[in-house]
Amino acid sequence: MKISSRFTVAVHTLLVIHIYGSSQKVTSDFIAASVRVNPVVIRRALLSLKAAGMVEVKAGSGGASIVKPLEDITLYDIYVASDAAEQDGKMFHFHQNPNPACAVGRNIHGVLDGHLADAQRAFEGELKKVTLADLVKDLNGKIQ
Amino acid sequence: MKISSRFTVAVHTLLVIHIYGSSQKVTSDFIAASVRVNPVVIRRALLSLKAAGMVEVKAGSGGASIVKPLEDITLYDIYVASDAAEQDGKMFHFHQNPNPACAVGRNIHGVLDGHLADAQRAFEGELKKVTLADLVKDLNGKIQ
DNA sequence: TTTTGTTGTAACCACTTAAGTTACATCTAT
DNA sequence: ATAGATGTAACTTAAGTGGTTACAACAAAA
Repeated sequence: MKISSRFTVAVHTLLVIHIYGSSQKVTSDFIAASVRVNPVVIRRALLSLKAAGMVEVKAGSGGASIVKPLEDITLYDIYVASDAAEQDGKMFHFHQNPNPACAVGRNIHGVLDGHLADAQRAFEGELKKVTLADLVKDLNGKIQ
Repeated sequence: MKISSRFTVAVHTLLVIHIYGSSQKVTSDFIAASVRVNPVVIRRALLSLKAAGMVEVKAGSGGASIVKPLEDITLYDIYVASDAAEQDGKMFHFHQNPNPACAVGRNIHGVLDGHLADAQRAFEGELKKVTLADLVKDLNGKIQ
């Protein structure tokens, strides 16, 4: 199944905070207007990013800011922080009770698990290659 | 969210057909006993694998067999055939209406899409590296 | 030709997750 | 105090997954 849009929403949110944060107060309503989702969705995203130590949100007065160097935040970090990754850390859903009385059922995990882990590692490795600093640089280039 | 167990069920199914097919008729009930799921789940898997040209199923009399060289069937092929992959081919769910009036909303796709595609390509690339022949070899080693 | 076993398929159900929405208590700064 | 914002609960809708029952169609064997 598809990876939740919580991930791309979280990336979008961080970019908005960075681009507009220096010139104005960035509220969940403001971010929601750029992402075009309900403000509550943004607040939930901010709660996750805050828990991951990436942003700070001023309760009451309002406004979010990034509190970690952009080059220290990878897409993978955001992927995990946004709860788009699996809780148990495994992308594949394995049928859980293969029959141990069958030669195949007894060995299917031993035969398959390594390859599945390889695929997941390759996927996550790509996300780890890209930092928010890269995205900002690219974005600024496009804005000019 | 997790990748459907339809994928690992399909792999398991193919291995059972190969290992036991030479000595007996392999029915959906037989496969279901090894995978330990409802026989209808196996029949659905066989329908998908049949549509992908990997297996042949005898209606009426029963029994499935593999009709494609094992080294020509990759995990990726099974992943796609089993309907565990996305219909539109994209792993990521992108929020669909970023605001074009916002510098970030207008450019978020341009900035992110390439990286998301890279991650997906790396993931699928790993699955393409492994063939059913590899799994069978490994499995036979473990059975001995 | 009847019987038997199997497949193909429809029709459900239960469960989970995603995402949107409303509502409101709480908080902070003015 | 007031105004604006956040944190959070509650509810809804929709979709997807996986399990299950049921049965018509079919093919081979008795």
